[in-house]
Amino acid sequence: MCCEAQFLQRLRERGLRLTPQREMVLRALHEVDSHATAEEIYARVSVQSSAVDLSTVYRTVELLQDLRLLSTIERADGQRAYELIGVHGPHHHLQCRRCGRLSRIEPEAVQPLIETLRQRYGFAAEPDHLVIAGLCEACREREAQEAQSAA
Amino acid sequence: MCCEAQFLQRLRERGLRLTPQREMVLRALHEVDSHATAEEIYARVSVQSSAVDLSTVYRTVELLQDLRLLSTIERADGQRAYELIGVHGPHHHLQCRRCGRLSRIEPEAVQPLIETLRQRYGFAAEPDHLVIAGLCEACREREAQEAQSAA
DNA sequence: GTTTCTGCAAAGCCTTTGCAGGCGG
DNA sequence: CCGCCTGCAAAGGCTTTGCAGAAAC
Repeated sequence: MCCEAQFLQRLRERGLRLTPQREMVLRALHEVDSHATAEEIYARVSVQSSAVDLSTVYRTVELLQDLRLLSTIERADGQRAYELIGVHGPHHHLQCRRCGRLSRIEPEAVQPLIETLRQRYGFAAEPDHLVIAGLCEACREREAQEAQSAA
Repeated sequence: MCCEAQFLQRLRERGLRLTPQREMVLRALHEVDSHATAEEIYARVSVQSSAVDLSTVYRTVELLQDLRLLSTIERADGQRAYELIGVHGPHHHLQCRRCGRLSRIEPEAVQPLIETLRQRYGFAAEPDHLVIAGLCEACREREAQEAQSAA
């Protein structure tokens, strides 16, 4: 588990401690395929041990964010969800405004934009992960059909 | 006020009504330079008339979103803020991860990315407004200096 | 041994909702 | 007039916080 070592190191640098709870939260985040809410992490951790509190999940998530190991996303339904940076490698997301589905895209797609921003605005973009709204292919077809049948 | 006419039209289409409260919220959003939170809109509206409730602000904001006249952003401090689409024209934002400042960029900068996404993923991106994290020029220099003096 | 961390419970904050009366069309 | 909107107040959901005991180092 690549991130555990990194986690441990960054904790040590700051004089912080590695606890079983923190390990479990980290593992849960690692297992989840996509983003997970605090509740989802909590549920997953609870299976292993009933001795972890929701507040600890929140505290650990905040810690991971400070350590730049975690990124946050706002889901279509407004729920906050978390994802480890670096598990799937850096990446970005497309979010369908109709079905709400998130899909992952390669960072290369965004690289030219980053270049442009640096040149034109002097801005060093570090999109841990960008969330781009739009219509996915399936929903686009659905909307096209609806428009037809409505006409 | 370009958006008021559009607002009225879309309200009518749905059999909804134009009330003084809705006008005031719209005006407040129009006057604000950047994004405004519900509280900020409320404060601004309260100056004109003490007879507007916070819940009405929330309801109006939600309505404007349904009507696709308003977009939401999550500020660096986690606060939700709102901005009319089309007042400043379509645009995107750069958000500095250090000072939190938002700056506006032209949509053209993002156009090539939208093309790429369509071609490679069949995704019809409609970024009302994208928020791209990174370091602004000033903070980048500051960090560089700090790194130097630390060494 | 210290200092950090945790669980528990309670508070806090922002946002939403129910309801009776008001008002736009 | 009808049905949408509003203010008020209260509920709601998620997140944070205070505290005393437990645990890492």
